[in-house]
Amino acid sequence: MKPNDIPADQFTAWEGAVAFRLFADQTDPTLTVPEQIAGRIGDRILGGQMAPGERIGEQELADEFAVSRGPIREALRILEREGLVTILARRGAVVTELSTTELRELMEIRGGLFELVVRKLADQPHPELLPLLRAGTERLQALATETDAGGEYAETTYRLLILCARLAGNQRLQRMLTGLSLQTLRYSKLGLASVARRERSARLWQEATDALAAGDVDRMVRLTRQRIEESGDEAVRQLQSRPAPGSAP
Amino acid sequence: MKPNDIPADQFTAWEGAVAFRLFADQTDPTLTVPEQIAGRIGDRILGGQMAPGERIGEQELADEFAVSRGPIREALRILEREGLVTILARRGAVVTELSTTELRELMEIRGGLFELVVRKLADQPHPELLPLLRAGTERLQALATETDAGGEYAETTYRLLILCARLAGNQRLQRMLTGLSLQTLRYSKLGLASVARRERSARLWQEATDALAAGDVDRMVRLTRQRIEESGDEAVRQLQSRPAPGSAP
DNA sequence: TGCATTCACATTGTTAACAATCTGAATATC
DNA sequence: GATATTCAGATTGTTAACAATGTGAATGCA
Repeated sequence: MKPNDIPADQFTAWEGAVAFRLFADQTDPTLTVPEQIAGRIGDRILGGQMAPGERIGEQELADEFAVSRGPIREALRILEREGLVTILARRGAVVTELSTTELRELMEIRGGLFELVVRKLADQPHPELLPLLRAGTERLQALATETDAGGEYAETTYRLLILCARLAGNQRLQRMLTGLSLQTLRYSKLGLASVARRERSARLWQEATDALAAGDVDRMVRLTRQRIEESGDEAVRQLQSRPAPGSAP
Repeated sequence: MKPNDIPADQFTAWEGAVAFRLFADQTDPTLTVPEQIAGRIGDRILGGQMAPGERIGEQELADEFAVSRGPIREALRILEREGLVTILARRGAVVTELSTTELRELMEIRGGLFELVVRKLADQPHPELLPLLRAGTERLQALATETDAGGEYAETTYRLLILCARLAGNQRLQRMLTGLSLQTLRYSKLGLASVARRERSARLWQEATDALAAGDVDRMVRLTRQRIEESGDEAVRQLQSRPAPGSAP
């Protein structure tokens, strides 16, 4: 069973609900070999072990994973679909490197889809949502002031986002939002590197949660839109100053 | 050059602007062999020559296109990414068949993304938008009352949608909306089979265009949301009565 | 008859060799 | 000295054979 398919009502606490891997569970025996390989390469890309723009040689990976180039090619196609790898015809694969324009575009779409999630959650409230948001924002607030927690903070907001999407009850929407968030995650970390930005983000999460508790959907939508917009802008700004995200510990 | 990359300002009239293929241009020499093959298979699926749920044998296609199974597998992966083909591990590929739930989910996402397009268009109006919408809705109105024009009507709304997305100036958003619309196109045709439904749809397009011309964004958003919702509901209803869309001329 | 089992066949998954293409350094030309 | 050309090496694209897996009909049993 893929981590994304874990039914929401199986979890009651934040600690349990976030216990799924960023990418695919590579030990899942139902996954095909290319899927498992794609998961492992994906984790490397998301973890910064492979820098954006870096070339990916088929033979090199084939040797490493002890398979022929066929399954590697399938794995690269899977990663291309996820947006983590870019395949250039007859010139091989590279780790996807987003331009500021592309990052801005993705952030905009992500914001639009999350707005849809929020409106759905407001329409059909899920009993687990509020406790989950409370526990999540608490965790975010703790991470906000910790030094060097940009990566973990960004991953926590990612997990929180996915959990919200799951509770909204539209699987395709959840999958699309997951995919978009994974594509932007490396860059989001850049925008959340400073304590000030994290504190600002955590406060907006907090206020949005309060708005939901108070039943003020429009306010929650507004706060969420603002948070994603600000995070996106900051990520774009950081990307413009530094050339690429990767290579962070 | 793929059809989606045609710059908008190259066209001034509706007739020119819609002159792109539904799927990929298979004669484009810059496309790889698998991409060309994917385009041809995709056209068959969209055209109803291959029914939802139909099995797709690799060898059969390999013989037909005079290549080995390798490029066919790549083509099927491409079509899987587009959502037109579903690949079941070790059990082969089938033409994607949407359940009513999945169709509803896709329609909902499509509506949310198009709303984003509308808001962007309202923020930064494009000089070509209004003439394009006027010409498009005119064409829709003509097609609404024609008999057996469900397919052509649906394709026209698809093209109109893509043109709007293009003018909104977010390429990724345009690509996602294109992909989603292609996935739902076969089913949209079902929902637009009756003259009454087409007339209703055309009127909502018309009113939304008028709202845009009057600068009433909220009204346009509301009308658009309603149109997509109604079309989606009708497609779902038709899908529930008839089992599958394909096999239409 | 209804259901589980077996087994041959068809199909997908993988491999390794070969063909086509790209890259970049060395060379040639202006 | 700067730009164009050539060519060898590396890399991707394709093929056909082989291995692993799934399917469904025929068989056996209750």
